[in-house]
Amino acid sequence: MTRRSTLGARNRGIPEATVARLPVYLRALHTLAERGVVTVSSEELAAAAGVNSAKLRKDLSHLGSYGTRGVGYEVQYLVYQISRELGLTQDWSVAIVGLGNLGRALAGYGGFASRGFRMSALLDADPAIVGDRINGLTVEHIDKLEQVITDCGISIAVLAVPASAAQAVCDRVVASGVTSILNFAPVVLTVPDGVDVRKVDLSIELQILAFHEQRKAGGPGGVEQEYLEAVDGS
Amino acid sequence: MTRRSTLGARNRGIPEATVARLPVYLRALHTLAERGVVTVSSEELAAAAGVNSAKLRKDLSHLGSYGTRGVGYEVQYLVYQISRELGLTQDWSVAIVGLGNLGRALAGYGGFASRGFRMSALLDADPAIVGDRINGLTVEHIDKLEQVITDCGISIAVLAVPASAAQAVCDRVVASGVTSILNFAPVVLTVPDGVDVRKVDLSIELQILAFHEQRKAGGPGGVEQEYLEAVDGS
DNA sequence: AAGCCTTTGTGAACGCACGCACAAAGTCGG
DNA sequence: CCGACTTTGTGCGTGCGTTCACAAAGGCTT
Repeated sequence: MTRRSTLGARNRGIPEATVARLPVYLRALHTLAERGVVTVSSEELAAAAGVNSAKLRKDLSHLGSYGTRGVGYEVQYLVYQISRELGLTQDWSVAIVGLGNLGRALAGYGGFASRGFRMSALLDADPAIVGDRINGLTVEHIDKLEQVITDCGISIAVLAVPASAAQAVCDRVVASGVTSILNFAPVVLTVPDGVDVRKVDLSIELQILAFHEQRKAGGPGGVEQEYLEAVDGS
Repeated sequence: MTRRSTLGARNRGIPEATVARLPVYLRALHTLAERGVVTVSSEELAAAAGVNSAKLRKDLSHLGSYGTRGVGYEVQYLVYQISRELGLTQDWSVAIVGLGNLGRALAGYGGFASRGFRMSALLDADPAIVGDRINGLTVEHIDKLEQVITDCGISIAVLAVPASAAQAVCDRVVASGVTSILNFAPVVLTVPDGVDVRKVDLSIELQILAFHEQRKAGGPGGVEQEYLEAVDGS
């Protein structure tokens, strides 16, 4: 049941690039707040967030007009406005599926709880892992996936399962009502319309670094002949 | 009449957006190769990688003209060309600094070794962790950072340390000769020109999902009054 | 050998995002 | 109360990235 809200004064069409930066601003603002800073200019906040100040102002202007000319932005107020826009003023129940090394790291990551994300369910298929207690939660068997997700009203799932199992698990969580997925498995997931998937691929990041690293060292090493050697040697 | 310029067939200015997708294509190609597929069309490969086929072709055209019209691309050959462009035909020594939950997960991640990345050094400041053996490597004390990085010829470092320590560790690895950094700490790192930093922030991804999730549910919950309640309650 | 069919590689149009630069708007000192 | 100063919010030009659509190019069949 998708209820379309009326087009109010606030522009609901926030650019994706802006959305991706709001969490960065939010973190910078929290750091400033801890230091007791009350107001901050776009210049200062932009420096703290590592972006251009004009970009910061334009990003914030998409949320509304929350600054004071000649002064800047009130830190606490801006924190609240960004949090609300991102949906962090409400609690989100999150399930983690797959509790290998990575899943455990995610389950114990403090950065989630402090931002309105509550780990509500941990699920795994391995009998050796089921029953473990991690961060005060017991790992359930994946057979209970549908039940747990429904009971806890979970709409966000984190997948830290092997690549071979990812699509199957994805299908199951979607069928259970999950509409947002954070995928750590190195596969392209197929999902129905209306379901969001974000992918984090650790090895891709390293490969991008390697590309630039190679450039600094003077471009791709050899030319054509290397390929023949490479396939020959196998 | 699009005669290639004197710059040679290969264009060295590959767009950043393309570079970011090459690893995705590479993974799809590996999957196809395992299945014994010999040639693949841009349409098929694009579907496997989850992108538009025109985009795929344009991306590949930046590397050179490696397809055959009417047939497609030879899988093995394309794997080699992309690997070479990304710099994966050589081995890269990588150091991981910080071996908490996340660092351990990264050290044990199989996706690295299979792509030319060799974990050469594990470093941590915690005496309780130093000396542990992870994946056949012993965790060294961070005091040896400079020595280890120099000796192993490490140019890529992965930072999985607490936010409070990140900048200091960053400065040290850079001073030791590292020119590429993969940062998992939730801070904006400052580095000299010529050093590349890529940031992976787990909580940011969840926040972006929350934003879209909230939209599906019907836009930001309340308006002005909520803020007053929120600050009042502190 | 010739024509048909498939698929690549790319010119061109479009849309988004970035950053400059400035007017509008508000503060603060006198 | 006024004028100078500071900082926001944004119009606009520019450049990058995406997508469409098609001519060129190669294989395959007859």
